[in-house]
Amino acid sequence: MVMKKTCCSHKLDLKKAQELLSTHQISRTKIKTHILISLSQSNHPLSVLEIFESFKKDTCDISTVFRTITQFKEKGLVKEINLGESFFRYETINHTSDHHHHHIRCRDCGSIKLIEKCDLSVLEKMVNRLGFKNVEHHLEFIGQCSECA
Amino acid sequence: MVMKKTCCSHKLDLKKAQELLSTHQISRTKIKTHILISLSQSNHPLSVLEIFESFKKDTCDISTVFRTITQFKEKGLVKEINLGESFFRYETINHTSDHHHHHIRCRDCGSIKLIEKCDLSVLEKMVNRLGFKNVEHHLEFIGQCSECA
DNA sequence: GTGCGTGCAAACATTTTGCAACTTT
DNA sequence: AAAGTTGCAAAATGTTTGCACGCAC
Repeated sequence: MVMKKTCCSHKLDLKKAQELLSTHQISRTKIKTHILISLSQSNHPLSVLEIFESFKKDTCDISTVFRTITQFKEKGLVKEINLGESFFRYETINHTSDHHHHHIRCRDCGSIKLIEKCDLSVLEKMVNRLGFKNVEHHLEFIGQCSECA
Repeated sequence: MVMKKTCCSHKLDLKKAQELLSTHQISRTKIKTHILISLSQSNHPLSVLEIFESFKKDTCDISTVFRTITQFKEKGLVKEINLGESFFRYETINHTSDHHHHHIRCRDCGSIKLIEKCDLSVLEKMVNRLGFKNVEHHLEFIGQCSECA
């Protein structure tokens, strides 16, 4: 059987998650490890509330999730994603093998899919002409998936 | 002197704003007219708070601004814009002369500029292949403007 | 042991809702 | 007169902060 490599298959186990925390100079606590593993194992970006709910018998305050996500963002471990909701979502960044991608979210059921290629050369030239530097683009699609349409 | 036509030059006066409300079956109150004119005259999408603050001596409750914006959205008068902030922004849609465009916001000073062209044919093909229908894309850039860089 | 991490409670920011009074049609 | 609009107060939702205690290094 051939494993099809998908965009979000950089799933971390306990050991790899702890290594990743160390290389980013983040302390290897139970909670931080759990959050990092959850994010890496999800096939769509998670909201803070979804991360919070992934703690079952182990408890964790939601303010701790916010603080951890803020730290992960600052250290470059996660990327903040906006899909036109009233909150942000987060996904892990794997610097060795991730490639730039986008998402598409169904406006009816909320399911999220990945879009793995991006040709924005024309737009990027225009952005440069405006004098902007260090530009990131956030391109998100919203529509109706095959089940909902 | 030659007037340069810009993307957001569909500025409404009192009479045109009231006509637009009527054609969208929205009652022509002082507040709704004021909000529509403010949005149309701004050269960047406005937040609810910014709209609220545009009422000077005339008072208006912020909940009324939220309700009005919701109605304008439902009736297709305004478009909701997300620029990676903790709230949405809104801009008027002029069905006769507006064209599709994007925005770029400076991550340092918050200034917003328009990007008027968009070639996303490649991405749109991919979206179709995923089985999505009625797809909109929201493409926003974030970077540092010439003053801040 | 020191400094960072965490839970709890409170505060803050943004948005929504119920209701009574008022305005538009 | 009927239907929709508004202000006010309260609540809901999402996020941040201060502080005291606890854990990682």
